[in-house]
Amino acid sequence: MPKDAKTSIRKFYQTNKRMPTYSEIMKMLCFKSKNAVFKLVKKLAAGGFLEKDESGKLIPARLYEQTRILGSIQAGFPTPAEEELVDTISLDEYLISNKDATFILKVSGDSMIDAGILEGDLVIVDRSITPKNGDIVIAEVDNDWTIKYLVKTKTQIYLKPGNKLYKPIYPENELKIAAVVKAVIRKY
Amino acid sequence: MPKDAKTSIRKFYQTNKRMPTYSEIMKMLCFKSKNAVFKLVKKLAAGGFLEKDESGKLIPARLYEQTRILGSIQAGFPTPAEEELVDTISLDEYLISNKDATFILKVSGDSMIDAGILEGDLVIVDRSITPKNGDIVIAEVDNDWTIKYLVKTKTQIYLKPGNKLYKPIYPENELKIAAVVKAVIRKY
DNA sequence: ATTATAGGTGAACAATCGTTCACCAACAAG
DNA sequence: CTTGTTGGTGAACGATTGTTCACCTATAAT
Repeated sequence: MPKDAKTSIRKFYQTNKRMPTYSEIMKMLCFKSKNAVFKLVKKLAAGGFLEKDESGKLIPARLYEQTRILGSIQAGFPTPAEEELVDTISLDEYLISNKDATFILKVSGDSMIDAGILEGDLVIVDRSITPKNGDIVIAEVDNDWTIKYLVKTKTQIYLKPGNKLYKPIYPENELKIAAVVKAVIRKY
Repeated sequence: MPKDAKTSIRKFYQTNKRMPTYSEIMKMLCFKSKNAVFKLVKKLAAGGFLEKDESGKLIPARLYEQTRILGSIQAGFPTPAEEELVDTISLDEYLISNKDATFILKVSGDSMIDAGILEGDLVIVDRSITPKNGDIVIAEVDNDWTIKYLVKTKTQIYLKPGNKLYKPIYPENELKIAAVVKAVIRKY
């Protein structure tokens, strides 16, 4: 008896990191004819669950690497079965625009807790962005790297901690800003 | 003249969401023989940049959907060129374990600011986890959904806001907990 | 001058690819 | 009973797959 097609294909993609071939789908769904797969794929593609290449190869349509996003939960949670109408995103795509200039680093210290950035959080930083006033930046101060607000006034540039216990840092000579913080992620 | 192989292949994967075929690599690198690709792939695979299937198909090795992670930036930022030795992760894989039970929703209100969860943040929640004492949960209170700490004592269960201005919520009858917060992400 | 070695061409290989055809059983609608 | 429709089998198709072989340069080392 064939297992559920969608979840089987999704699981294949998740483990093999590529879409299965028609023969492979045939085997994993216990079909005995490739044509059965051909017709099944046609249906799934019409339903938007799959997409095909110009050469016929399968490519992952949404909801593969993606996670369902809920605008508001007022209406209650959808069950995993009725997973159709909600929007989905890929976290990587959502958070990272310029991949080559993007790094992740772990926050140490509590100098930004008022900005909701705690010790142990991961920050996604972009080195290709020119920092603006108010941006949270990674800067070098006294041969040490810290995360602070960047404040640009007409007369000067300085770093402001997101913690009232700490004082702003006014650079003596040069202020080296390494990257701009684009996102914060915290895992429990 | 052939362009740089690595970036070309990566770009192909990024746009087509699958690895190129030998012939396709041949065309995009302006080779005239598939064997040239065969040898090139062999080298890249030995260098760890590529991986091959048991059937010879290319599968994306790390650093495709992935982002470089820096344990500490004390040593300074690496340049995009010397991107070898650093560790990399995929944010989706890192943050989401049980994909079918995972949802993303946007935080409204300031009841968790002391926990570093601000209004507008996205929280990644898992519906398949049984909530423990101290977990941050999504719960239904008075036909409304809120995000709070869950406190379990021997005698009772209640919800504690992560904001000193608000009081704990003691459920009158039943306490409906919809999901456990696994991660928080914030984009600037 | 000779010898490797790395990197490319060009042709051939069996295997597998996606696709198409004819055919069949089950089932529901008329 | 007939008539579609749906979902499957089985065989065949040309095209493309990854791979291998022999051969051809360059450039560098001995």
